[in-house]
Amino acid sequence: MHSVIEKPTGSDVARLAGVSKSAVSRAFTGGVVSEEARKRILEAARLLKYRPSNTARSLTTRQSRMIGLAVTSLDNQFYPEVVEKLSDRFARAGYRLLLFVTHGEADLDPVLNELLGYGLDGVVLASSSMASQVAAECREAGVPVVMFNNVDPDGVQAGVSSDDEAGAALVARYLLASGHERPAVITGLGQSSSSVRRLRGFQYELARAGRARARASSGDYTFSGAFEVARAWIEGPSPPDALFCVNDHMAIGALHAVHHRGLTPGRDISVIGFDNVSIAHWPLLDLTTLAQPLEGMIEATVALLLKAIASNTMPTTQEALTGKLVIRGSARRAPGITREASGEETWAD
Amino acid sequence: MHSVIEKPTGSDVARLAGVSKSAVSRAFTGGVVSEEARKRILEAARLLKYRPSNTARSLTTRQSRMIGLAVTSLDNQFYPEVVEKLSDRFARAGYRLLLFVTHGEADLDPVLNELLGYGLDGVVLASSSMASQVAAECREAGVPVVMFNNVDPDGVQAGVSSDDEAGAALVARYLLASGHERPAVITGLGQSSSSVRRLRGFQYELARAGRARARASSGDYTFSGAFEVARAWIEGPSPPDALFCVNDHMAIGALHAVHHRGLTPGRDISVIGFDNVSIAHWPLLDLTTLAQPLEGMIEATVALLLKAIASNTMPTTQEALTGKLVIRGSARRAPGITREASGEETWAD
DNA sequence: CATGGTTTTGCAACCGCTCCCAGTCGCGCT
DNA sequence: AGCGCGACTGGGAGCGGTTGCAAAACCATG
Repeated sequence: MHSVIEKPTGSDVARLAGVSKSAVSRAFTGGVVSEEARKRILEAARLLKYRPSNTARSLTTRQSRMIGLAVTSLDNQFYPEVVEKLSDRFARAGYRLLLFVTHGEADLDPVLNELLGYGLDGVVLASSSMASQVAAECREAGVPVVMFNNVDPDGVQAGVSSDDEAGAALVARYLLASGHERPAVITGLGQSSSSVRRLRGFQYELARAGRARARASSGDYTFSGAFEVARAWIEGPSPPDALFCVNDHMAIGALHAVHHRGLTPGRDISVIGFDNVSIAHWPLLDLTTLAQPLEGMIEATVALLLKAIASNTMPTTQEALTGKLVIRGSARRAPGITREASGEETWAD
Repeated sequence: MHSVIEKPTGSDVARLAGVSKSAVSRAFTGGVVSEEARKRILEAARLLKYRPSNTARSLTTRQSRMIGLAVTSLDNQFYPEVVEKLSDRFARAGYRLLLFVTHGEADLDPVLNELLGYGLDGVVLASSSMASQVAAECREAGVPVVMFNNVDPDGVQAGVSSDDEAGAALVARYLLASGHERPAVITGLGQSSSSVRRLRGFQYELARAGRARARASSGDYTFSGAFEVARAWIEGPSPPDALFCVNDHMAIGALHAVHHRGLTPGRDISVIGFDNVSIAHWPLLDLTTLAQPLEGMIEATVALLLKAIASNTMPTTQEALTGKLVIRGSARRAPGITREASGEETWAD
C-alpha cells in the first residue's frame, strides 16, 4: 500500500523533449509537428509513461468521447446482448459507454442531473421506463439521444426499433396459418411502447382475419409474471391454444408454465416470443420467435448518434426495421413448414 | 434538427444571482454560503437549467467519479448479473461505470491507454483474459484496481473471488457422497485462474478420498465447447457418471448434450455447475451448482475499491469468500438429501 | 544576399470548475 | 468608539489540455 505517484502532464513531456506543450498536444492529436520533434516527443512520453488526460481534453474540445447508455435491467437476456453490441460498435468509433442501470425509479431528476453532468456526447435509452421524458430533457440540454427498442409516442425523439406491429402481425398470421383458434397474448408493462404496439399489431391482424380479439394480460415483463399468467390461463376454463409473449424473456416464463402442467409446447399449446435472444435456440427452449434485426438496429443507432454528434444537431429520425419470424419447436408449425436438418428456418407469407 | 444551445456555466449563474462564481461552486459542493445566497443561486441555476460540469470538476478535484469495468463477454449469464449489481452498488456511492467489453484482444495497449486516459477513480477487472497484466499497468499508473472472480497468480493485485478450491472440493465430496464413480470435469480457458483453481480443488479432493484423477477437458468457457466435450464423452467408451463444469454457462451446455443423447440429468448422469446464475433455477435446467456468494463479492469489491480511493492508496487485499452448494435436480442426490417442497436446498458435509 | 513563401514553433488565452487567501461585514464586548 | 471574532464573500491562480496567431526558421529563388 504505497502512496500514489504524480501523473506526468504534457508539460513534463514537453520539458523532457525540449519543446513547448503545444507541440506535445499536436503530436498527440495528429496536428502538424516536424517528424524530428514528433519522434522526440513520443520517446519522452514513453519514458514518462504519459497519457493525455481525457478529462482536460474534454474541457476544451467539448467532447467526452463517452455515450450514456440507460438500461432498465439486465435480466431480460435481450439487453446484455444489446449492451455488448453497442459497446463494441461504439468502441470501434472511439466511444465508451457510461452505464446507467435504472430500476424504474420514481424520481428521475437525480439520474438526469448525473446523465447531463457527465458531458456525454450522446445518449442511448434502451430503458423503457420514462424514456421519453428523459429523452426530452437531454435534447433540451443539447445532448443527442436515440431511443432503442422503444418509440417516443409523441414522435419527436429519434429512435430505432423493429417494426413491432408488422412483426406481431406476422406472428398472428403464422398462428392462424398453423390452425390456432384461441391465441392469447402476454403483454409487458403498460407504459412500454413496444408492448402496446406488439399487442396492437397482433389484435389488428386478428381482426383483419375476421377473428375475435385475443385475450391479453400483463406479465409485467418478468419471468414469473408471465409464468403466472400462462399458468392461470392453462388451468382455467377454455385455455388458449397459443401464447404470444411480447418478449422472449416472458416467453420462456410461459414455456415453463406449459411444462409445469405437463404439456408439451408446440404440440399441446404453442408459445411464441419476440426478440430472438441468443438462448432462444437452446434445444431445451427451442423457442419460435420474431427475431429483432439486432445488428441492423445497433448499426442504425450508432449511425444516427454519430451523425448527430458530428453535425452538432439533434437526431430526429425514427427507424423501424423489419424482423423475421424464426420457426423452432415451441409452436405448432404451419403447413409446409417442417423442421429442417438445421433445425430452424424463417417464415414469411 | 436545430443547432445546439450554449450550455450555461457557473459564471452565468453567478451573474444572474448576483454573486461570485466561487459562491456558486460552494452552493453546489456543500461549502459554506449564507442561506440567503444559496437560495438565490439555486433559483438562478434552476432558471438557467445549470448543471455543474463533471468534466471541469474532475480536472481540479482529480476525481472523475467513474469506475472502469472490464468484462470479457456478456453471454456468460454470470456477468450481466455482476455488471448490474456493481452498477447499482457503485451508483449508491456516487460512482458510474465506464464499460470495457473486451474480447481477448491480443494487443491490450490501446485499451489500456484508453482505460488510463479517462482518469478513472478505480477499475474492476471482471474479465479473465490478461487481467493480471492490465492490473499491473493500472496500479503502476496509480489507479486502484480490484480483480473480480479471478485471482492474480503473483498474489500482488487485490482481488475478490469465491474460494474456488474449497467450492470445487465441496462439489467433489458431494459427488462422492452420492455414489458417483467416474466424475469428469469440463474446464474453461487455460489462463483463467478460476478454471485452474476449481479443477485443482476438485482433483485434490478426489485424491484425498483415494480416487483416481478425474478426466478433464476444456470447454473454452463456451456453451458449444462444453456441449461438444460432454457429447464426446457420453458417446465414447466408459462415459463419466458426473460432469463438473467450472461454470454454469458451460454446465448448461453439458446439460444440453445430456438431453441430446436422450439421457436424463440427475438420473442417468449428473451435471454440476459453478456460479449459480439466476437462470440455474429454471425448472428446465434445474441445475445443481456451487453458488458464488455474489452479494458478498460485490460488497467486498466495492468496499475495497472505495477504501483505496478514499485513502489514496493501492488496494492489496485478496478476499476469497466461501460459497454454498445448492442442490437441485441435475445431479443425483446424496443420501439424506431429498427434494423439499421448496425445490432446492444447500449441502455441506 | 535580399525576398517571399512555406513549415514549424511557442505564447497565451481560454475551457468550467475548485479552493486558497485576503478581505468585508455585522456584532457583541470592553 | 474601538476592538476582536466569526461568518461570508470575491478575486484569482490553477487543473491539463487545445488552438488561434504571430514570430521564427527554413528553403528555394532571382
